[in-house]
Parts: sequence; C-alpha cells; structure tokens
Amino acid sequence: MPELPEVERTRLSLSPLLGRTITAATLRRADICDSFSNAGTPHRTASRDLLTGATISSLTRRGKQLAIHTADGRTLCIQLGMSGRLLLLPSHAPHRPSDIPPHTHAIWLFDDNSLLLFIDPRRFGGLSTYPTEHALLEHRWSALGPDALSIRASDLAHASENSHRPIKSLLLDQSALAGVGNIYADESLFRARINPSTHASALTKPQLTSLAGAIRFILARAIKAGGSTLRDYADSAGTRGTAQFLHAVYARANQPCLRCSDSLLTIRVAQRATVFCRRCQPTAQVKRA
DNA sequence: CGGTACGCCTGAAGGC
DNA sequence: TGCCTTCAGGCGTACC
Repeated sequence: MPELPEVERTRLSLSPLLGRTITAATLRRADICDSFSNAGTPHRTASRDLLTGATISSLTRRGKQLAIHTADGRTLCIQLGMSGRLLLLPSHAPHRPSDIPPHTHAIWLFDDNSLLLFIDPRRFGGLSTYPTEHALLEHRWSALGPDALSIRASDLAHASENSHRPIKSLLLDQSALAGVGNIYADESLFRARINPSTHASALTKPQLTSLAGAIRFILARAIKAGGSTLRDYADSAGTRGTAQFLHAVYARANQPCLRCSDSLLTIRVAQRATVFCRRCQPTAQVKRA
C-alpha cells in the first residue's frame, strides 16, 4: 500500500528514464486511464495520450501522486492506489511475454529498448494524462494539501482549526496534507504521543509542533529504509523496502508497546484499523482548576 | 457543508 | 484439505 515514502522511492528509481524517449505505449485496460482536455474536463476517449513520442524531462511527486513530465510539456500523473506499482525492465535483457506479470495494465517502450510497466491487481490506482504541467497543477494537484514530507506545525494548525474530526481522520485527508496513509498516520501519532481519536481542534500548539516533527521524521526515515514492503511493494527496479521493521504500532495489535510494554489496542477511526498505546497516547484530559 | 458510510477490487488469511 | 467468509485500504461518490 504505497504511501509517500514508497511513491518517493519509486520516483527515485525511475531516474534511468530521464532523457529517454517513448517509442510506443500500450493501454491494456482502458478503465484505469482518464484523459484531460485543454479545457481541463476529464473524459474517457478512445485514444488516450500515454506520451508516445515524447522525451522524459523530469519526475515529480506531490503526496502519493507521481508525475512524469516530457520535453513537449505533456504530463502523465500516476496514482498507485493500494496495490499499484511500476516495474522498469532494463534494456539489456531480452523481453519475452513471460516477463509481463499479471495485472499489467499499461506498457511503455523506450528508445533504449527498456520497458516500463504499470501493474495494479486491485485497480485502485490509475493514470491521468494532461496536455500541460499547468493542467495537472490546476485541475488535480490544487486539491492536495501541502506535501507531508515538509509539513509544518502552522500547516497542521491551519487544517485543524474548527475541525471536530479525529486527528487521524485529518491526517488521512489528502486535501489537508498530502502523502500520509494508514500506516504512517498511526506511526506518526504514536511518535508524537497523541491519541488518534483526539479532536483536531483540541490539539495544543506543542502537540501540533510535535506531530509535524513526527510526520517528517517517520516519512524521511521510511524513505531512507526504502519504504515499507508489507505484501509486495517494490520500487521500479524491484528493490523491496525494510521500513516495516521500524513500525512501532502498525500491524502490532495486542503486542507490547515498544515504549511501555502495555498491550497495543485496535480501534476503528475514519473506517480504518487504528493501533495505538492507551498509556503512551492517552485520551486528552479535561483541565481542572 | 462538514462529516461519515459505502463500493470498487483482488489476494491473503482465518474458520469450520 | 478445501471452500467460504472476512479483511485490507485509497479515494470517489452518495448521503445525512
């Protein structure tokens, strides 16, 4: 389940594509792709622009979304969803049909004979194409909050104002901050010692500062570790991550808290399994005189 | 309109 | 052993 660290590792692993030209592209499942016209209206057309003929000029990321930019200005936005991944097959190996894994929905061929595959068994991910980078920023990324990797306490304060939602629900809201999913939300809240059910507007300034720092730390550390490989995540070179071994609470329900040894609890917040320590992340107490 | 509920989809895992 | 059910979850959409 790729979140910001896994998408960032995927982005970094695609650097061999810079300067390469797409000589052919195949869309094997049309329903994973949206195209945007110059007017910005999303629509599904018979021919979708998978950047054929274009030369890759840069690779960017905002939150969990990845964008491939080309020298002629076109932009392809890739959302990995829950089970999506990219696989880059290098040019020195001959490609056989058996090289193409199941659930491969799009294939790009490059001028050096390398192949890029978009694989997504659950199809929660997808591709969106834009005629310009501006169209991507205007019509898609404008809906995203600030990138979680550089989130500041003031950003969280702004998003938390007058919000009665549980703080975990806010962290998962990509329009509030972009990049945090269920895993890193739980990890960040544990590190900041904040109860996931706390109303966002009830957080104190020190708590917001702590939380922003925890989010940046947890995400940066996970990137360094290559991302979390829980089931089958790997970057585009096939390299798996080890950040799952750093998790303090995620998927550790009923196991001892690494800080106090109390048994970790599971509850549901915002429809998501949520693991926390009731002693290290206590429910906010009403202040008494 | 802020917030919650649901459905999409497949494979892993658990129960009987 | 094997079939059936449940769960996992990002995110768009429906709903109160």
